[in-house]
Amino acid sequence: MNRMTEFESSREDEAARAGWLYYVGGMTQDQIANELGVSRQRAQRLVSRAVSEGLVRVRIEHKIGACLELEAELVRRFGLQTARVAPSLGEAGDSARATAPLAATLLERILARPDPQVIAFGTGRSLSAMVGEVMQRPATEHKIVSLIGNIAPDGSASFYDVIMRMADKLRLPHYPMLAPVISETAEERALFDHLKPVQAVKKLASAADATFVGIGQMNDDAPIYKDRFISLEELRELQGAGAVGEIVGSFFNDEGQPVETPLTARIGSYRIEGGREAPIIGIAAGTNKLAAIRGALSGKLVNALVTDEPTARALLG
Amino acid sequence: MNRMTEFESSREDEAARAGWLYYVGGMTQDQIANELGVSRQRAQRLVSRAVSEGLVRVRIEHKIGACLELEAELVRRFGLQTARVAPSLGEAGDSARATAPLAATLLERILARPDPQVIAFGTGRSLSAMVGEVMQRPATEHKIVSLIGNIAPDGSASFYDVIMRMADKLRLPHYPMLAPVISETAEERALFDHLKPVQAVKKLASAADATFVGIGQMNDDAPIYKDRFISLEELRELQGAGAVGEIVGSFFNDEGQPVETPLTARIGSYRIEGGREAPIIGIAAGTNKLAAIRGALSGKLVNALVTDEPTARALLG
DNA sequence: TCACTGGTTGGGCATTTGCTCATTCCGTAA
DNA sequence: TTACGGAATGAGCAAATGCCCAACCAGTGA
Repeated sequence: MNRMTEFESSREDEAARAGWLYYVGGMTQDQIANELGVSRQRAQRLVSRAVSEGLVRVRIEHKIGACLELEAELVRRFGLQTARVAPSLGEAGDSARATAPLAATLLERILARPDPQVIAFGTGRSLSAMVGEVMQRPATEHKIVSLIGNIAPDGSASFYDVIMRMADKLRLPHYPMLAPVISETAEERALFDHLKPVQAVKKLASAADATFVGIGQMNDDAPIYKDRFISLEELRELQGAGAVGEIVGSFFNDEGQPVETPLTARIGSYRIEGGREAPIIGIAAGTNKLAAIRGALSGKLVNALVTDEPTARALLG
Repeated sequence: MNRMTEFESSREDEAARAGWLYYVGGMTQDQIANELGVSRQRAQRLVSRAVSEGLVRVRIEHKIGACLELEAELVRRFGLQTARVAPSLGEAGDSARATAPLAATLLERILARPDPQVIAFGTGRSLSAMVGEVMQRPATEHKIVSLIGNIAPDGSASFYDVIMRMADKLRLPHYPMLAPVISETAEERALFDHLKPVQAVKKLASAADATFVGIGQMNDDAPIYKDRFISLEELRELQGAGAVGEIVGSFFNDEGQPVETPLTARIGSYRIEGGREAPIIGIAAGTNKLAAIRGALSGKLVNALVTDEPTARALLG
């Protein structure tokens, strides 16, 4: 095991060194191969590995004017604390990829605070992408808390295990939610609710200094349905009750008002209450999420938004 | 003028957008050209401009093991607060380029402190390169102070105008040293010394929360000579008196003890005193600077060092 | 008006890079 | 020992990139 670790680390070392020579030193892969005494292909593989393992971090140090204006307008129109608008990555672009670096910067700002912070996280693709973009910071006494379990009814863990990866990356103590996203029955949910660890996590979450959540849409490609947390019937029921969006397991209609169905009594997530002082940062982009984002903004379920250019235009247009 | 600014900014916008699409979006330059509706060549130029104008920032998020060990050993051996060792960029590599990102990270840590900081800067190529690597931060109430003027005897300003560029980049109030580096006579120097602004700057400098300085070598390619601040005779005189290095205009021998010649009475820089609590960070790399760095470390003229791998090895070897 | 300077543009081409594929290497199990 | 699966390796090639050049454009001063 120890050997394994050493081996891995020396391999990462090599990749990092290749990445350094390539990106900082501006050398060609041939030169790097020469410098490190390996073949050209190996140099190329090392560089590409350095990129894919996230050892190389690229950031754009310039606020594009158009995006700045959109941000200001979003803040004004929806009474937000903060808005971040990522430049469009084009038609085919992946919006989670676009928002991730901006969201990561917001998170880093929180992490940089000198006094211990409690930071709460939801789940979702956008959050997951954000994790990859966060740069490692010297850990202080912060705590990170999960707002929702990630065990699906079939017992499988969700792909987007935000909190574990985040905790691992930042070496921070973390408090996962020890409950299934959706219990079998309302009774079972109540049972979990009274568990001490769950209580403790909810208490932490309610006092979080910052909260990061994704905003899920409730049309037919709803993530919560696609990831098999709920069935098609349950989705239809929610849609019928007017649900247009979802934030950590709480459904809301186009005015941001809570939507209740028999299902909602079985959901094991912490419900964030609106109107908090501390930032509640929603991360969501894509035209298919428009209705959900509009609802969340109307109901002031979030007080900060990270989105992308086309989505911002659509929200304001 | 205003038009000019707008024009420039929209051009930068375009470059930033191209850089964003290329590096964050992972698109090819052809796709970018298509997306922005410009020719392929223009897209390529925009991307390359984004890089050269520093709009794109690349950083390696991995401490290479070998460098870490060197850092620890430097700290131990020379009783430093901090040491940073950049991986080598190879024989032909530019050492200022290598140290710059690391130095910038140290500076950023200071800048991130919540309470107002006073940060003092020397001059030199290493410091100059560092400026380019600093990412823009939301300005707080920090102040930046120059430890030395940058006017050569012939009236020309030095190339490496660290403090102006830094102030410009970070939008921080700055306090340049309003005096020539080297006055004609000791009397002239005393005159400048008594000027109120000079006094004020020195007072600030003496209370600086952090100080960044380059370490200049005193062999025949001494920067202070190459940049025409002193004549060959003066250089020879200093060498004869045992000077092996220079920090913001103060010369020292191989034990770090001050070296005085008639020249030194004419130098208009603030002399940093050793043994301070606040970090005094020396940035220097390259085998031709070895003697200078050794001297500075012996005399504890700095309490933190940023250097590169071969230099660190040589210092410890 | 005209020549000239400084900068921008797109075409063409050499270099660099990313990727696929067949091969080899290594550890494991039969 | 041999067969086998998975990872690493290097060759070769197509795509992508960077750079040079000739043409062009706008502003400037004679």
